[in-house]
Amino acid sequence: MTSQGLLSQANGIPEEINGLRMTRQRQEIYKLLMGERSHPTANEVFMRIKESLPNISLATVYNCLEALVQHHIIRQVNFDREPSRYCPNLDEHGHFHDEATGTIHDVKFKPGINLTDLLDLPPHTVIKDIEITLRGQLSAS
Amino acid sequence: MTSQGLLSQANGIPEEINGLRMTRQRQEIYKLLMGERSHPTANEVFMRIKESLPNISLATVYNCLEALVQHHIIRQVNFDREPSRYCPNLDEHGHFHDEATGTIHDVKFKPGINLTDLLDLPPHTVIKDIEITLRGQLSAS
DNA sequence: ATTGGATCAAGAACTATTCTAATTTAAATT
DNA sequence: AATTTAAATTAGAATAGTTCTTGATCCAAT
Ligand SMILES: [Mn+2]
Ligand SMILES: [Mn+2]
Ligand SMILES: [Zn+2]
Ligand SMILES: [Zn+2]
Repeated sequence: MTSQGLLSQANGIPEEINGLRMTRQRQEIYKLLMGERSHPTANEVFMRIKESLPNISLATVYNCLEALVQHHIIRQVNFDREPSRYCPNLDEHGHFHDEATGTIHDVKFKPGINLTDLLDLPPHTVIKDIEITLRGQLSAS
Repeated sequence: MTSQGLLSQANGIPEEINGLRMTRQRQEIYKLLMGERSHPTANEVFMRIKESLPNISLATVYNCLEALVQHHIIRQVNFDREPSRYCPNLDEHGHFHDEATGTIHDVKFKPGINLTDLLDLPPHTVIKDIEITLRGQLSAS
């Protein structure tokens, strides 16, 4: 007979992504991140996810976010020592923190740009990850 | 008569930098950072500075580092959620974290590179600070 | 249906950092 | 030079984001 598990949910999210079983909690958190472009913190995710999962715990939010990050389904974004934020955009991009509003914007690179070509790296360097963060203001006029 | 204060120390570091009074503690911490290229954490600074200032407290190390950062005498460097590190290099540069050894290397930009020109920023954006961090390995051969 | 491993929930624990309050130091004023 | 005033330092308590621990629950495989 057909499984009573994840397959039967038919909500558009596959039961497994990058080898990570997509439990109900992971699915809902992933859906929330895909819907919001606001790069929420773990606590913001926790508060918003209660609408669909009233019994979820903050520990589970952290566990799910970590699992999603480690399976390269979402990305963790840090600004200085502020709480970590989470981003569902897997394209190579940077993050601009607008200090006037507190909002965070994805920043694409201009076409044909390869970051490591512009850096004076030591020889035989294997780069696994680059992070670019910007801080400033979106001026009025 | 001549001051009994900072002027009489004659150790090469001026009594004031960028409007910040260079107390004994701030001087020693600044000297230590200028001597080390290792981007130490506050706790590492604390342990090493005890040689010259046996009675200093960790709170003072944090206070001094924050004062030096806010007066643009040194820079604070963050890798993900690891303890903050401190860098005396004021040139525009990025940081490469070698995961094999745990060491951090300054990374210069190739000549003539203007980072913001390569980014697809929203219009009317005033950038106050850019941070570039890289993670990877310095492979053997 | 049973089993075993994965996941979840609740709260305790951890740790880098910041805060508080008292003391000390140094600059400014008299 | 003594007094006054403000800044800096210290020690320890407090904070906060995150991680850990443990027992319960869920689910896929047998
Ligand atoms: Mn930073
Ligand atoms: Mn990071
Ligand atoms: Zn993003
Ligand atoms: Zn540096």
